[in-house]
Amino acid sequence: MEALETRELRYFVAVAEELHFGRAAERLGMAQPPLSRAIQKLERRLGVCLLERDRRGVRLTGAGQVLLHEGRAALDATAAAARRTRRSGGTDRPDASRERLVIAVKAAASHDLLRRLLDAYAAEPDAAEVEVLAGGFNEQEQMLRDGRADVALLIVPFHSLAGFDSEELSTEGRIAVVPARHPLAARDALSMADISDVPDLPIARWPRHGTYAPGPGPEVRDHTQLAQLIALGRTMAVLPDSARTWLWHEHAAVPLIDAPPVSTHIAWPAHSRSLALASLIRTATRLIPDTAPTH
Amino acid sequence: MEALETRELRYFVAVAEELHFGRAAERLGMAQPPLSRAIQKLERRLGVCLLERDRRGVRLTGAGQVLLHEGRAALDATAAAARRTRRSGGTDRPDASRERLVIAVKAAASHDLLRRLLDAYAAEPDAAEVEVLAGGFNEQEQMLRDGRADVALLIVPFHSLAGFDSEELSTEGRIAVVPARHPLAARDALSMADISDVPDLPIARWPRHGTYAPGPGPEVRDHTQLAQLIALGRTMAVLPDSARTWLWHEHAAVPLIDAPPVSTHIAWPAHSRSLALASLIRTATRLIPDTAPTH
DNA sequence: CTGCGCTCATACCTGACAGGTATCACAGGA
DNA sequence: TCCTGTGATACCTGTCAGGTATGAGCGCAG
Repeated sequence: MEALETRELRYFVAVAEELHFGRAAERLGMAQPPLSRAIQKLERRLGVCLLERDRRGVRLTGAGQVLLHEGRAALDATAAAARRTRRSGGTDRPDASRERLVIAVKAAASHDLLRRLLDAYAAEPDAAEVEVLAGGFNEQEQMLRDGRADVALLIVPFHSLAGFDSEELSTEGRIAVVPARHPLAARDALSMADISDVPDLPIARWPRHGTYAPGPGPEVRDHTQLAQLIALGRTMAVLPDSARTWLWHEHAAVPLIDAPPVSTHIAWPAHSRSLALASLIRTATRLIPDTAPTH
Repeated sequence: MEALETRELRYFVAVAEELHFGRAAERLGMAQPPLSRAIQKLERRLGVCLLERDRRGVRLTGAGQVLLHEGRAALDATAAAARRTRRSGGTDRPDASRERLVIAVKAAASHDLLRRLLDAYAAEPDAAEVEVLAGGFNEQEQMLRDGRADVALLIVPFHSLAGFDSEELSTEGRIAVVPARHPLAARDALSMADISDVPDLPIARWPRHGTYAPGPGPEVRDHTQLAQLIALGRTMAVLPDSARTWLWHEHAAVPLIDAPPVSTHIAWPAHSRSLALASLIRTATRLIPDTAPTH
């Protein structure tokens, strides 16, 4: 009953994600044969068949799916342990309260919420230094899980709060952002049914967990790109109310009456013991009445 | 930036817990010198000082405390990955729904709650086999964290729900259990102040996370031992209401008016994807109205 | 049918490193 | 002062992770 090593997990996750030993080996920067051997050894040690190999590739068994999930979580926890330890390294003796916090936010989104939070926190007597880590579309959750961040502003239908503690900071409705000259721009309100299948205006798609969902709309990577495609009349998008702040003249925003609302949460690892973090969260919760008067 | 290996984490946690290289090495079944070297290497790799060694022992630095915490979580996650994968191994092809669930409960506590849960679940059409894992005083939380169990009945002031999803199943008040012939047994109600400092009846202590809190009372390991010591007039204990079911004739139970209530929760890993588990939880939540009519 | 190409598995070798033993350096207590 | 108990250092060795070369099974084009 030898313990599972991090290296083995890394190997297995790579193979399970690529479903191809050669590509996985390349990604890991090693040759294919030792990778094959390592996986075989892992299967023998666990006494379980993880992969079904046949000539045209590899598929996960049930146990393989379990290990992929649990293994990712374990790798995240391990990476988080290393990162958080390293980060707290400077804090050694010099000044016990010289803690540094890293907050992950989606670039540009929740901008004024973040500003108010940082301002209010900086006014606290015991405020630690806060580093703002702006990530791509949906990276914040992963940053929190693997220790690149200590706390994050997560947007709820897009991120999962599973395993985190969190407080809701604000909720907002959604708007459809359409080209200003498109007929839909004239409407006072829209429903999802109105927009889900417009032939000349497919809904833009952006990556979730690194991959794009299938669909007719164009694939976008950032807001600028999206804004431009909308302005050109090629696509539309469903966005939170607060996106109005960066709309262009060529854009029109129409409220969506039946889209699930999006809410911004401040989230942190459930087991965190950092005093500076606790203080930041206390500050954040005091902001709530200003942000979401309905409560 | 090499990745942190499970072995290194195991070593560090052992040293951090023992605060003694020799004992830690013994616990790990290895010699002391390689352990010392491994920790040094770890410190160099992380670029952080984890331990302050001086001649009469070892102390944790701030970074060391962080790594102890985060490392334990990572080791738990890794062990959980191995255990849950192994467990799902039999489930491979034969019959996809042949999943097995392991539920951790405190032996004897929550007994009828558990019985009703298992009965109700067994009546479900898609019920999986459920193995009941009875543990010691406060082991259930750890069992859930390291994958020995898939779900647990946790008792809330004693266990932390951090990182789990959970549902409250019942809440109960607390009683002081005293020897029947002791003067306190005659009272109708007691407050914490009444019992916290009775010279001839110190409150019994039991292990929390493997160690005993300091105090005057005797150390006990199980209910039988506790019951006997109370019957002998040597100690008293604060227990949930439901403990009345196993009291002896020589015991008396007096309600405590100001003790925080204890509640039983069903808890499971927040990231779980098991269908069988979801079904069990649905069954459990349907039990709530019977158990806690206030809702 | 045959040969090529694409898989993953096997055979075999080698170097790094985990771990063992012996010993040192250093501090505190008799 | 020496003895005891701590962690660190020196040095050796066996194991095993990882590399290269090659095999083996199957699909597919011709």
